Amino acid sequence: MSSSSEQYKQQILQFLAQIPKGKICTYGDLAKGAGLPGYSRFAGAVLRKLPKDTKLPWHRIINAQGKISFPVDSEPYLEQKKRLQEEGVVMIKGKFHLPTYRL
DNA sequence: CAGGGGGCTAAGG
DNA sequence: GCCTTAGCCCCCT
Repeated sequence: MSSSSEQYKQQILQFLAQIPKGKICTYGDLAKGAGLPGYSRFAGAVLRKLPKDTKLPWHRIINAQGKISFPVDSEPYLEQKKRLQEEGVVMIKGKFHLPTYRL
């Protein structure tokens, strides 16, 4: 029960929850901001498990390429894109050119 | 213990 | 800009 990965998970979610509206962050920065440099992949694994009705701003997380890590023809892609636009974040040619949010 | 995969990344071709 | 290789971490068969 010593938590190991459970603890990491919480740290990721915690940092994720404190990302201000209109800001975006990459998986790498998310992990690093959570105090887990190199856990970029793990961060993605955590977000993947989040419930659909989560309150966390999972949509503010994108990959290092400044793009959404979902197939363009997929639902979550449009969902994330829509949410970000609602927050004032606009993508051009399928990618964001905004600086990633870091602590 | 081996093998494969996931909302990843950086470096090369 | 696209694809491949290699490296990272954790989880499930």
